[in-house]
Amino acid sequence: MFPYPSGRIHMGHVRNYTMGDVVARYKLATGHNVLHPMGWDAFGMPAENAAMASGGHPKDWTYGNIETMRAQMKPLGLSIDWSREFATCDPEYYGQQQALFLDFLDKGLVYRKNAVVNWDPVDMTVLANEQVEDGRGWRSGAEVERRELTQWFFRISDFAEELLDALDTLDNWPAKVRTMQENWIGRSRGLQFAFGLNDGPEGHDRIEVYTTRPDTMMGASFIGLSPDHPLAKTLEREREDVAAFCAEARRGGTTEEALEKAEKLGFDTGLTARHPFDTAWELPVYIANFILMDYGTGAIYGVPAHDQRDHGFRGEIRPADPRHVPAARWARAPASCSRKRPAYVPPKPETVRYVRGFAGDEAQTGAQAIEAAIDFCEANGVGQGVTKFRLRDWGLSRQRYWGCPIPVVHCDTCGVVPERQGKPAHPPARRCQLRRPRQPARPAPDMGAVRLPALRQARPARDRHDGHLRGFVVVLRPLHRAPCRDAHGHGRGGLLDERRPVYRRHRARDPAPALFALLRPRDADHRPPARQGDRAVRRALHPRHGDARDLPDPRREWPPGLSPARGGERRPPRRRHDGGDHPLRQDVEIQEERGRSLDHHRAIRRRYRALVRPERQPARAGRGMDRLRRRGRASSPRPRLAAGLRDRGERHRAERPGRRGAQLREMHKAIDEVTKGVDSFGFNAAIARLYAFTATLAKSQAGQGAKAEAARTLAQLMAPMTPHLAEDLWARLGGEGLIATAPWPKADPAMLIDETVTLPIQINGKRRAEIAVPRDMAKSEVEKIALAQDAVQKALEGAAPKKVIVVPGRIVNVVI
RNA sequence: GCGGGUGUGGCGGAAUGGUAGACGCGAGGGUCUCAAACACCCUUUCCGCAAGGAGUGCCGGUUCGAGUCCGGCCACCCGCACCA
Repeated sequence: MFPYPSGRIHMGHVRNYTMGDVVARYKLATGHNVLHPMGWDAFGMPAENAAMASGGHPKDWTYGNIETMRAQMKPLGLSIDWSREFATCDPEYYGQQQALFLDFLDKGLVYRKNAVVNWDPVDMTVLANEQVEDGRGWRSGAEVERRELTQWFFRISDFAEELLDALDTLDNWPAKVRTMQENWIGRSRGLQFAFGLNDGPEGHDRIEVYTTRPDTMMGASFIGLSPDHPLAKTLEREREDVAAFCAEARRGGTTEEALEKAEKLGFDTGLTARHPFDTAWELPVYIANFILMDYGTGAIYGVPAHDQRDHGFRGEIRPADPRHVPAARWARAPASCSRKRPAYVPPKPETVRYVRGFAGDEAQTGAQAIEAAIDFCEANGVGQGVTKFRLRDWGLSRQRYWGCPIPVVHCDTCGVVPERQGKPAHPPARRCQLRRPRQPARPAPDMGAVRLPALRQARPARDRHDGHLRGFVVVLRPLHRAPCRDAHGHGRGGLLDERRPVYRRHRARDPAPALFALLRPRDADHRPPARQGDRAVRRALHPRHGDARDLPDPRREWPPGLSPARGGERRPPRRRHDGGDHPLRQDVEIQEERGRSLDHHRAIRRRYRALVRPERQPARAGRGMDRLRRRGRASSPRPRLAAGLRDRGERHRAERPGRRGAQLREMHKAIDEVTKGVDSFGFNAAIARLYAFTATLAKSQAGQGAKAEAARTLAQLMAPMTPHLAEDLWARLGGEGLIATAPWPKADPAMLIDETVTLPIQINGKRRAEIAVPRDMAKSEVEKIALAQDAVQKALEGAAPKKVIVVPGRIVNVVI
């Protein structure tokens, strides 16, 4: 997910892009084709607001921020292919977004309709439901009004089922996101049927209702209508008392607090409805303020015996039939109707037994009972089982200036005409002065190449796309230059807007199997595209974005505390400028660092922190540079390694084969474990293993040959996580080219096995001793040695153990 | 109310059913120094001088063995919500 160019990089960005970079670098090293793109989610209201405040153009603010943020990101050494960088407000980019829109329009996937929308009177725009919090606009905080406007919609609800089912295949998505999407899509299974209406106004002889609990149908005691229900509206026109009530009911605040406190208001219309299973059974028809037109049919039947809300509304009404279960006991609804409030559920084998005998004839409960009820009703010609979704079509139109224009023209004679052309449709004016939202002083956008019989009657659409549509193009756009049919990619980003993936899944059908990975593009023949040129790779991969030729001398370029020079040569002590022979105080030295390379220093530190303690806020301020410097040093395995490589004369000593073997085994274990760590996104564990490897290397008694090999391996293992340090180390060790392009080391399975193993000895499951034995020693031998241990003998007190479990290579447990 | 997630030292966090607390941070002690800084070494779950004992939110179960699996609770966080 691309960042919004707010103007500054924060730790969340660092974390996100660092982790992605580790994966990108690792995948490259393991021979994958990696496309690591970067873009900016650049349309949006902050730019517009800034432009209004300053009198400038939103574009200037946006591109200025991008500039700043890019400069802040570059020191992090992300292996991003910056040559593909873009911003969503680039005409080149949103032109493609518009092309997509027109494709969707062609296929009938977007359409226009009148709709009641949430209108933010301050920002003067329509808001999606999820952009309204507590009845107020999420940005302006102004109370949202309801207005009826003609809007563009995305036909997403047609795909609800598919989107929901596909969730099951997204094993690598966080459970949290999956359940959020599940709730958002909101599938429910129920029965839709009608009550006959007695003496209704013309055109109204029945009331359609939808229920997820058809098994409670015989508990119905009233019918309720939304104030926006067609019948209610008809009555409203005809009767003053109804009109007064509906006005009252609609007025109820939309804030959460208001909803909570709002009384359940009902108005008895005096009309009656006939129960489908007994036409003599009449139910009163109410209009009530708690019934939503948006869901189901806008009409319900109330069952006080089984539904808390209905009970609260008309609790005094007794079930219409004395044989109905009394409302004495509430329990959890069966799993199948998980979204329902508690309703009466019979204890185990007992079932709701209603007069007509269709529900719970036998011991059916939960979903079974509901399906049985649906079957019964269908068989008797009462309604039909339907599956409904909460997911609504998604309103796309936004009344903004700084957004992607909807690429159509409104013409008085031809109606809505798509602008199909090679270039972006009516881009936002280059020069404009925003005084109010959506009111540029010079709105007249270029009409482009639209050919209409009467061009003068035509007006370009003024609506802009909602931002969510941008995210979709984000998936496809970076692949543009390497056309692909099968992008196997993964997004990473915050979960703040967990619904974005729903929309993205909808539009791309197959987005991202895991919410954190790589793009693996293929061309039309499903072959990987040609690799990026070496130079481009190098440019992208070198942490300082230089060509390898330009590699500066690390000794001069690196902060003193991190300079690999410390490994081989001691830095001469610095002298005071005044010629005295005390070494400089540290803070003076730090001052010197600040000017030149602190950016890298800080970047290294931040990368590291993002991987090791991802949740933690940046180090608390207060102790200044001294602390940062200390940490910078402590945070890298390299200084310790350098110490270990110091020439202490070992190279002149005959190498001892045993030590070499031990060193190599250690190395292969490190390869194995770091690989596993990176593979499973366990970056902190991988780094932990690197520390351990570094420590053993520093202490190693092996000869220079084995140590040098281990050091090169170390550099490679470090490279995805700490590329700055790794490249330096690599260069110091005489490695060829950039380590970033070197293949990932492979662990030799044979080297992972120790000849002797240390086995813990447990007594009754508690560790009491340990023994070192050859790895392949027979179980009986191991048992003998284990029993001979002092601790075991002491615990046994001369008795024989009840049982001895020997797990070869793992553990011995003595049961007493 | 419904749904989901998470509970492990002072902190971030490790542990295919097999030595709980890797690694890091912080803290304490030490070496070096006139003194600092840097660096290095040691200690750091709790109780205990020690031997030893207890310990992964709580209660129970399965197992030779449970942080891990099962059942029941509790707490916190997140999301949804007059959704019929």
